[in-house]
Amino acid sequence: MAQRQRLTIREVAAAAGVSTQTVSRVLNNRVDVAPETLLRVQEVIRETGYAPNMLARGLTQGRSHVLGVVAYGLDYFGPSRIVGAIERQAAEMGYAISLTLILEPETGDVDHVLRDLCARQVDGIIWAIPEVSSNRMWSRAQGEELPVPVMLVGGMAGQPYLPSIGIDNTDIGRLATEHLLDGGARNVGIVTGPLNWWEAQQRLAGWRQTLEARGFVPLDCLTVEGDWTVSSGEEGLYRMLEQCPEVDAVFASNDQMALGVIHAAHRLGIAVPEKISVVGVDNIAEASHFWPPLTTVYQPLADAGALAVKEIDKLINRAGGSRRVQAVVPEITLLGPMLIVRDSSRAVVPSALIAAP
Amino acid sequence: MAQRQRLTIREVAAAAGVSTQTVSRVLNNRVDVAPETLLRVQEVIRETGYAPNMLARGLTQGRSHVLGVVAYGLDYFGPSRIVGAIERQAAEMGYAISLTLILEPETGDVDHVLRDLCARQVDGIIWAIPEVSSNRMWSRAQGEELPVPVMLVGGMAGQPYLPSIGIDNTDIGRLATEHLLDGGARNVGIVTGPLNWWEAQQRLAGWRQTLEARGFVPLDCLTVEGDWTVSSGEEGLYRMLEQCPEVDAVFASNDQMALGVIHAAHRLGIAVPEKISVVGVDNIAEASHFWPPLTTVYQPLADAGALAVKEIDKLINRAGGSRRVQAVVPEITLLGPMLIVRDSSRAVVPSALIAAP
DNA sequence: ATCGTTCCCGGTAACGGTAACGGGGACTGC
DNA sequence: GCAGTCCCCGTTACCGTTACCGGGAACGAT
Repeated sequence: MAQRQRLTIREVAAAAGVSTQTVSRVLNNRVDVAPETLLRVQEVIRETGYAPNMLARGLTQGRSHVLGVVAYGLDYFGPSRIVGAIERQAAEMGYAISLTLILEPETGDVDHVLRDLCARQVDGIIWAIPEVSSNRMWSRAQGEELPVPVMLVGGMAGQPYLPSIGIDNTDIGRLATEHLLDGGARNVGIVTGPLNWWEAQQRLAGWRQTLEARGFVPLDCLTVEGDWTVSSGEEGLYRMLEQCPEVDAVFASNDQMALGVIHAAHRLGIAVPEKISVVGVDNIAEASHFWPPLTTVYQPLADAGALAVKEIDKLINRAGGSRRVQAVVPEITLLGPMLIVRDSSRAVVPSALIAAP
Repeated sequence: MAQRQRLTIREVAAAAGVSTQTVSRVLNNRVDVAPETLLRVQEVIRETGYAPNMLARGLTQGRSHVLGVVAYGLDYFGPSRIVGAIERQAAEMGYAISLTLILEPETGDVDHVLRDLCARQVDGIIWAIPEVSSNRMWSRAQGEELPVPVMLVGGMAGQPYLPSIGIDNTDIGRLATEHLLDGGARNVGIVTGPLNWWEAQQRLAGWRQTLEARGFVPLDCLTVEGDWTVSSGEEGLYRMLEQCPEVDAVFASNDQMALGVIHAAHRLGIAVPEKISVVGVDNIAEASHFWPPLTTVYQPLADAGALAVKEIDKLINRAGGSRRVQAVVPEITLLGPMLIVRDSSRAVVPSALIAAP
């Protein structure tokens, strides 16, 4: 229906025999248009297939109806789910998505990205880059200075300077570790993500806290740092067995590394879950068909993405009149994870049989 | 560095003591600016952190420097790789990406999406929706009518009406099947994708042609239709064994289904690759750590995405003066796949030992 | 002294919309 | 009959930028 020669509101007005302003009123559902005129204009719009130029509209209204989304690649599970959810929710609310991908979460040129999005006059920015090292310090320096609302998704060490939405990663560690202990494990190891990632730290903290709460000691030899990849999970188990041969359960901080752990166990002839239980995080599509099917912790990433859009829409509309775009106290929302039990972990044994060492 | 109060070229001009036009010339690297003036203006721009409003610029230039990208979700391997590659290449060439996701490739509201992107004045559209059933017929009706260049990515049954870039899917089927035959298999089954997908059809055709070329018969009982999911791969092997117990190799049309096939074999106690060889497609990150590590066919999706951007940029610049945006004869580019051999398939045996039945 | 040329730079008019205002006509109420 | 609505609709002035054109200054050539 779109046509070669882009037509303007003037041509539509001429065809309908009214002024451009009247056409504009029809386009924006204003009330004061005579029913007859309304119909005639609508008819012309329909048959010409006219669609107003959003650039021009954005220029006068000061709103582009575009959301800037910044993410860390799409190759991984988390980011792609979040971005997908953001797009869906945004489309529903009438926003288009301007997607910017960052290759290195730590060294990415934050300033350049922000400046670019602002130059494009986005109505708001959703920052879905995981928190690695101190790659969010910019939010402190610039949070209050930015001309548009910003929402952070996923991660928030220390005091946040911008409103944010995330998953409770400590709880992920707790759910996994408690499940493994409930299954009778006494030496629960952990393969963490890269420890400069906030998420990885939190999952580790959850593991540690849970062990201590149950009277176990979170030994260093039970901790191995991975890098989210399958092979780091495999390497992880080899190293952990060297350091601490009596390990009988592993909490891998994502499903890929869990797969690596299972793979390593296979190679060594260690039965999963009989000798070693394994729990992952994410619930990737393949998890239920690993061998054995993987017990894992699900994160409501889609909910987080959708919520981010709803919240930023509120901020945008609130900012409407005044230029003060950010709330005085940035709100934080944490969503809870969920355990999905399959066959890679031993069944829960009656609590009476469990005793701390 | 972006500041609360958005400033305009007028304010910069005033601060530098020149006209807005001169500032504009500096911004666009025009030559006829006195070195001294140039420096003064640049200095003001630097210290104010001014960035020109892309909406306004787009309005006068008739170019938004935005590429519309339409894809089928991001949850799957193919789309997310392609979109990622498009973004990277686009960023390098100075384009922003406006991402639209379609939930159903068959029934998606094409018209609405195209109209919306055109209303946003994108400079070009990259259509990365897989070809399913006849979901590309719109390109015939509208191809020549669209006000912007369009590039299709992935798939092209019959005569294309728009320039397109894709992977040679027949060759994928050929590579996999030849490899399995070379490994000594005599009854090579196939678990296809949904057969209304053009890619699935082509991979099936590659399998069929290769078998016939080698003097085998592509029996119906060796063909099972899957739906790309792991569980359809598992189901697939069960059904195939029922229909044709002597199957000794399976070409699964993606890695997920290959995993399902391996999973089913495990459950049945069938050794992979000793009794059944398995080959997948995609080379997902987990493939090398399946048990056994998966032989698979790699598709250069990132190359396809990057190429699409380069090509559409050419079209955009060509269209520059005239309004005739599309080439008279739409070009097609096919990229070749690559076989990656791992342990899920039997090693190649000397060709002398192979004989057609 | 006059006339090009070349180099810089500014004024003006777009680009395609919308906001704000104002005005004409029909209808009311006295 | 006249002022005071209310309802529609058009006019005008922007939004922030660049294209286009034109003009002044400096300079060399005649």
